[in-house]
Amino acid sequence: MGIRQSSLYHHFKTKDDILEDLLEGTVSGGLTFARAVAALPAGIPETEGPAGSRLHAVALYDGTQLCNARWNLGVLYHLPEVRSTRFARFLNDRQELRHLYGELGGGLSATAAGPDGGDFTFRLVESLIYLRADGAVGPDSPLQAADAGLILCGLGGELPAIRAASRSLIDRLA
Amino acid sequence: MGIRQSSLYHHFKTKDDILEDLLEGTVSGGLTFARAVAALPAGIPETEGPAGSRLHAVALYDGTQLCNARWNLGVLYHLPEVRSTRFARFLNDRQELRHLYGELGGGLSATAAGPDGGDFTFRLVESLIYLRADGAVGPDSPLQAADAGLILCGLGGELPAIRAASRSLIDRLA
DNA sequence: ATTATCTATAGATCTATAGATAATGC
DNA sequence: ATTATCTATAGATCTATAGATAATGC
Repeated sequence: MGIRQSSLYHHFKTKDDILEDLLEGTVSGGLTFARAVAALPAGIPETEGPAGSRLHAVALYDGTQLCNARWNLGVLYHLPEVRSTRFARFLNDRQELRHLYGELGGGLSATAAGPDGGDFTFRLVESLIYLRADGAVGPDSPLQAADAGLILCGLGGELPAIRAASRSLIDRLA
Repeated sequence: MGIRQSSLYHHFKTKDDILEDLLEGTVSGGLTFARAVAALPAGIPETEGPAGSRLHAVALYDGTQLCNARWNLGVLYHLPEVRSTRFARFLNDRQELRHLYGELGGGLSATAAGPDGGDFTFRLVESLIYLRADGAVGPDSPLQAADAGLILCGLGGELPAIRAASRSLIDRLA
């Protein structure tokens, strides 16, 4: 099987360094993708889909990563020690990702769902971690979570077009 | 301040017993309420509101408990040791609660959101734990989560009537 | 007199280091 | 020759117990 506990200390200085590396790996891919999506200029037909396509793409990409990663490391997010400043880099990255969801969902038609459909989308995507921990993820759980987020942004009626644009954004940027 | 670590062992036999007690406390109130709601006979004008009222009441009650409890103990759910059979009672209770959400959401008009608006509602309510851990809950976070669940059940249009019936269910049963 | 807390600590477990052995890449 | 792994273990931390001291309820 794997390697011995003590051999890990050849690659990492402390246990916290190991944890930080694992945490960073769960967020860095999604953050890079979300930054690229948010940085796309508006009004270019090549990349411009219906409103909400960008949020959907970020949610779908991020959720797919969380579900298909080898280990379900998102469960580490809420270990007590992660709240310390030792993990500020990870916490900042996750916070930035959350803000990007908020920005991408911000301009969309607000519904009764509350002040922020983007943040609901973020929470639905993160709930995939706990769905997976319960052994209940299926192949289309990420798509269902992204769709649900867009419904909460009031864009349920446009979902087919949004899905198509989202897929092509992912194909282009990932 | 509090008491010493070793004094806890006068009240509990092992550390796992302490953890089980804390976990059980996060789920027992909501489960009792959900059972009571699910057991209500249909067709009685006193307790019968629009479709979805029961799911909304369970979500609102449960979410309010998670947000207002003294400690945010839901973060303990995904500690690695909780997956062991040692905690079967807690795991079964949480599973039963989840199933009740599924049943209460089952009959409602299915939308594009996926197979199960009830389970999405469960996940949105549980996401309050992590919202609270991030210091981002407000007084109406539980209501917003319950509303969002109902929207994903395709009942966004009936929300005002559902909210009223939900509130009176909670007043009657809690 | 019963119940709860405290201090002190034994024994178990966890973290990290030292030094020996094996694998890898010029 | 450099990099990675292993065994063994020191020292730190955690879990649970023993026995003394304090608080509570008849």
